[in-house]
Amino acid sequence: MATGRTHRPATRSRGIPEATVARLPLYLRALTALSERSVPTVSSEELAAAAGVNSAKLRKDFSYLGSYGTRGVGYDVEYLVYQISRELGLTQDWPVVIVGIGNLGAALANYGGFASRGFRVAALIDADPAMAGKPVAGIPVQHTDELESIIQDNGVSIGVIATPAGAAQQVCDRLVAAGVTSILNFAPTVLSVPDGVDVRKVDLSIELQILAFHEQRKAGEEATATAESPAVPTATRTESATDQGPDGDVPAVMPA
Amino acid sequence: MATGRTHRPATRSRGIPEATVARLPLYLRALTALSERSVPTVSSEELAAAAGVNSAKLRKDFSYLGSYGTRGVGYDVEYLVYQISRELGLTQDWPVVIVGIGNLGAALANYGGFASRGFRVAALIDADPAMAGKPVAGIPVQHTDELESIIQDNGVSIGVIATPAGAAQQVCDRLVAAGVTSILNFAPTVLSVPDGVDVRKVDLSIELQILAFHEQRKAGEEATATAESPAVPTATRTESATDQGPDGDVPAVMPA
DNA sequence: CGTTGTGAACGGATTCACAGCC
DNA sequence: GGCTGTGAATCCGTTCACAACG
Repeated sequence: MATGRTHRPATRSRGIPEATVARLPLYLRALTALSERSVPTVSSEELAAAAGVNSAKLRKDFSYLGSYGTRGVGYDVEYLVYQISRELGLTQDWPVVIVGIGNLGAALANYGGFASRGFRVAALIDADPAMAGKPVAGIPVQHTDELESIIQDNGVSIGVIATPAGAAQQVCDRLVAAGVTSILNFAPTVLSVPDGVDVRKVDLSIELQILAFHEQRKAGEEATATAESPAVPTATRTESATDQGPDGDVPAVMPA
Repeated sequence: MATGRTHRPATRSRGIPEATVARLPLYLRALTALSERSVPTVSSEELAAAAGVNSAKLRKDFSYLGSYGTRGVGYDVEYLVYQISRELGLTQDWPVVIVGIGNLGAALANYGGFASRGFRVAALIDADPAMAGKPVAGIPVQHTDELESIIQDNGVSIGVIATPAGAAQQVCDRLVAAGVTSILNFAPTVLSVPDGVDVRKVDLSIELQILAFHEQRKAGEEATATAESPAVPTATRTESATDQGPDGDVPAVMPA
């Protein structure tokens, strides 16, 4: 089973660039904040500052969605919130399951950012029978045995894996077999999935290692460049305007 | 190879591209697994498969580090583990503090991937006085009041923020003022930091939103049906735009 | 006016394909 | 023969700069 579909070209012909998609949630968050303050319109410059990107990039990003701004004025906040939400698919309800209810799984279950944006935690699943029935974030934990039926009964297409590394692939296989087609993986493992299934990974220790690399470089530099400016740099509290590297992502779709 | 006198491009980032740095931890993890199985050598093809990248990219990445392979044979696993560890700065000890010991902070404190890679949790810090003294992952939680002294006494340069969004900037400011120069931010907020401070962000809800985008596209494709829904509803408010919206910041790379 | 929207220039990252070496 | 290392080609994303337009 699960064999060769032709490898999908990274970006669909008429699609929005991946880099842009990855920033839409950022814009959405900034816009939501403005919306809550009842700000009616915003310029690309202001919004870009709030989102921590530069304005040319933001305008280019929005241009892929359509012409939603007004020259000389800016963008209508409410309208843009709607357009981006729709583009991201957040106007519909996405039931998700979280598998692995340790500290991390519990943190995810309690995370407000999920529930507040179209994501609904349909179930919490754990392999430990002792957990079964215990409520976490108000939702009773269910045993792994029920994974398949939970997914089918709730029409779940997005799964979150927060298990130990050793269990991740097995859980992944079961999720996929049961119909899940998008996976957010927190376990430090490379998951193999059939074509057509998206995987995004979040690896806590990888991020730290990247920081360590830069930290080490700073330390080394300081030794060679003793004649720099005095003391601390200015109090320039610029927003961190530097782009994260090629984001932490490895888009998806594994080889089979 | 450019041993020539052609002078290098402006930004003196002596060598390794960001994209490569971001993948080194991935390679390291795959290599460590091989090492534990006592595999002596590995080809670029095999290692690439284990790390989930393609082999040309892997070879190009390694070429930035030096010529550590043997043509016709492959790479020596142990040697490569050492070289990458050194490059990433993992041969030294990095004391880190985690601020905000909720579920997420506890998950981080318990996360084995930290300790096993040169990172040492020097302290857990929380604002709740009731937490003080309580051990989490074997380490007693300390109160925020002691943040500055902890950082200075331990020579901490890397801080992890796992607080609610509202507290993140304030915590960040204190960390930076006390000497921290690299921050891993889990709070859904854009952090402002002075030049010279690196910030990397991990935003749980952003990843889910990106998945939702792709998921939606799959669904639409399969139906190929009706295009976008037309009319823009009234004052569309995606969901219960409750408290903290999700938000993301764009981390930093190098000092200016 | 001021600000958007976008072609064009640029630069970095990925991929190709093969020379070089074991 | 097999595999690494790498210039060259290509792809993708960012930035520039300005025309279009309310």
